[in-house]
Amino acid sequence: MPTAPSTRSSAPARRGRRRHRGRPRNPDAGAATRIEILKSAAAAFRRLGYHGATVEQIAAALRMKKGNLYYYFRNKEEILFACHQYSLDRLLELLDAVERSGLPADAQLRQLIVAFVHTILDELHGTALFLDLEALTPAHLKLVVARRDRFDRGVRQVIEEGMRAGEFAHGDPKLLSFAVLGAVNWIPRWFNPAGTASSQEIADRFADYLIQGFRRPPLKA
Amino acid sequence: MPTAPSTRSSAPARRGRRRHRGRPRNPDAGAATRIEILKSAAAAFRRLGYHGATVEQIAAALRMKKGNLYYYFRNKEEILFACHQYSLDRLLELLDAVERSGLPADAQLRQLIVAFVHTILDELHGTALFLDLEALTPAHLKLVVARRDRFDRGVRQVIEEGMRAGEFAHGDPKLLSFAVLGAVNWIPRWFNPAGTASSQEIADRFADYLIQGFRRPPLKA
DNA sequence: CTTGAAATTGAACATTTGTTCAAACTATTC
DNA sequence: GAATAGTTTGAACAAATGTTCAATTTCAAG
Repeated sequence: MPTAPSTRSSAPARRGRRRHRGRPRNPDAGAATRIEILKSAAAAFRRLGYHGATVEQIAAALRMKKGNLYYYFRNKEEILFACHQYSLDRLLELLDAVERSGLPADAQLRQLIVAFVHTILDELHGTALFLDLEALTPAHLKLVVARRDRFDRGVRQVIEEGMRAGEFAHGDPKLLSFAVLGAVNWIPRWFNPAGTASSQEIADRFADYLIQGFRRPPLKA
Repeated sequence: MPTAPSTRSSAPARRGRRRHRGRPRNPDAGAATRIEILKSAAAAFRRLGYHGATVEQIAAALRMKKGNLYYYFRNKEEILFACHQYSLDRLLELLDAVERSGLPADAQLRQLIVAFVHTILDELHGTALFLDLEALTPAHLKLVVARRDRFDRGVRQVIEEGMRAGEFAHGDPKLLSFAVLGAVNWIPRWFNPAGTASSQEIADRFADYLIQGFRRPPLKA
């Protein structure tokens, strides 16, 4: 789950000396453990919100003591930021692949919706995106919002393309993209992993419904 | 914004004596002030989340000191609960009116969506419903969830009726109702009061789009 | 077995924040 | 203008929680 590029398991040391004036910890330390922490944190943030979840809970779920988290992350906010970065990495990869595909707009939109649902439900374990933004540092917030906007615009462009090509009825692409994203982002609020609906079913039915919304209504005679 | 029935402005005293063992405050005190507090709290909860918003902030926005809030509410959680109750009052009133209307399903669904958007945007000032549920007392949570379910089921029934009558394509009413509710509930996340889109426009365009999604797709030859 | 760095812990600290309550203030009524 | 009930404040407290760090443990390499 790390944003860092290197994923070597034998953790390398960043200059064994003096720990950056005592403050910042080794950013490359234990990539695998970092991932575990992010998973646990994401689950806690989803369930209780950023402020509602304590670092002690996040650590306890991994049978750790909270102090140990500060070996891997500067502070709680950095954990939240890393969660966002990971989610956005996935989402933007996804958008990129779809844009490359060269499919017609409705097929692109379908791919986007289906993959989006799967990302949220299977990969992120129901972590709604764009949550707890207010808890981010101004600098981090700026980064996250910029990347989120890039994703939003990507979805919007697919819709615009569909309208231009005549596949979709005309309308406000921005407003409608928000409707699509909202329907999907809301899924974690009601999704029950023990329930009957699989993520595949949800993805398909949502795609059917949300794409049908763009079709031109039959002309009234 | 109070759930309490009595709304007299001249605040009556509940037995002038000894304040309920010191704990519970006068539940009828200053109805108008209660409303102000709920508005301020709703705004803070929306922006910062339940745990992120402090009672001091809620009070400061009203030029009060935080201690004073405890004259009107037992504690912070009760404020959150009252916000939920108020929202649900509005939503269930709305559902009731629509169910009474006797209109065909698509017209009912339109009414429901339009009124829902207006309630969230105009009346609740962008307070997304069903937020911060985890912060509620078990007893309060039970109440809120029960009422929320009633609303969910109402929407679902309208959709089912549309399918039965042949106005809508067949599908999973539960899943699709979640799509509709999600799209609307997500609005506060992106809505900008200073932006170009009025709540009326949003309501109309969302209704158009979300209802079109239920139409039967043209049979492929 | 020794060594040394990485990883983990336990305890302490500084803040923050929800809550309480006696005292002070306001306003209405007789 | 007292008297009284209603309202507000200021100060204090207790609990929770993010963060630090020296001491300890783990563990792989020489």
